[in-house]
Amino acid sequence: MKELVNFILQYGNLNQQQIELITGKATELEIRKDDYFSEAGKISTQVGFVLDGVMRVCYYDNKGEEITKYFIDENNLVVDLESFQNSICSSAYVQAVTDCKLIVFSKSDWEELLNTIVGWDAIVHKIIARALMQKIDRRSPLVSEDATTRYLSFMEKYPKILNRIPLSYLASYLGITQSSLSRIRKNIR
Amino acid sequence: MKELVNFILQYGNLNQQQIELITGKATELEIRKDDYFSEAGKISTQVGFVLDGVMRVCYYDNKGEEITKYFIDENNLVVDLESFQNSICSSAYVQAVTDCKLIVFSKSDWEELLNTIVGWDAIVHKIIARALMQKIDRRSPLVSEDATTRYLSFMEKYPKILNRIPLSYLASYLGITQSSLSRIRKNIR
DNA sequence: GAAAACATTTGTCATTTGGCAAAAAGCAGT
DNA sequence: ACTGCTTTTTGCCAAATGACAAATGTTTTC
Repeated sequence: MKELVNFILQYGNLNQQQIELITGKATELEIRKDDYFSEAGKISTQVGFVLDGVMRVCYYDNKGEEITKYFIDENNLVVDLESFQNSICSSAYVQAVTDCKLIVFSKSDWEELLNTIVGWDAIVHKIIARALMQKIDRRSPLVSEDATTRYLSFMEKYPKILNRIPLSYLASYLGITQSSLSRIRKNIR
Repeated sequence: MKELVNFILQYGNLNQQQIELITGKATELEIRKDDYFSEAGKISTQVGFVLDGVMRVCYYDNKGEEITKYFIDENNLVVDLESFQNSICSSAYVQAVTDCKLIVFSKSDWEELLNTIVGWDAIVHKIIARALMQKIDRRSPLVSEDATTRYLSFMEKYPKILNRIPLSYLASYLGITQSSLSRIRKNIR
């Protein structure tokens, strides 16, 4: 739980009582490799915080190809914003890539905290805005890079994730086939 | 100015007095084709709202290639968030692709409004979160599409922009060379 | 309305990446 | 250690895209 508190306090100050209100609503949740945190077609009702493990957000394009949109590792929030905020069906799956340990908040608890704790909404907005900007910064450069550069950049920026995810997921994240990725890895050594 | 008010009211309610406070701080600004709204290496000090015209955000990658990260057209906010919020140097240029008419707010006025108008911050947060999600939704799919699909999707989703931007900018947005794009266009007809 | 500047198209060829299938390697359960 | 299952690597060839240069088309300026 310490990790969550540290994470939150990076974005703003809260007193001890407020922190206890928040941690009081938090539940631990374990998800096993390959299981889903939330699914396409369902309404997302939880906010999660990754204590341990790697997750991914993925969907299927109109050719049925599975696309990995992002990876989420330790000390990050995991939530399908669009679905959670607007109570609409999600269009993506959030899946555990490895066994994961999360802290989760139900939607009702989350909203209660927003109404109870002064300044909590400002913190949440900051967290969300930063997370969204980070997603753009990670994903956007891939568009203009060739396959080898994509892989090298990924290696450089996310060395902690690299060896914990299957090749097929990484390929679907980088937008290349897994055989291409395999060849690229061979050539780099 | 009506456009701005309508835009804002999509995200929350404000009374007449509050709206007047906001519009009272607004200034009209015209930017001519190819001129910059904000520049890399400088600190962004304005929030803009596009009344007329198309703008783009672009930067140069480590090979010196110019990359167009997004296009922004009518009835959208234009601001380099990272730079504006944190008063740090921007890493991107915001440029007018056509002659543009904007409404702008200075940073000090913008902050004063945030401190004065109850509920304005919530509206702003919503606007920003939505804009960021939109940017991801637009840019991310390009990673896994081939060049022809990228162009077709663009045509379909942004027909209003298509004929107002030079081919080279579109190519640099789609992550393909302009000769490839030219050939793709030929083959589609 | 010519000249110059810029934007787009086209040609040629090299390189990259994809598609598909088979082989090899890695892993889990017994 | 063997079996079955999944993941990754490899081979082969086709298709897509890039690089570069030249040609054509379009716009701007004087």
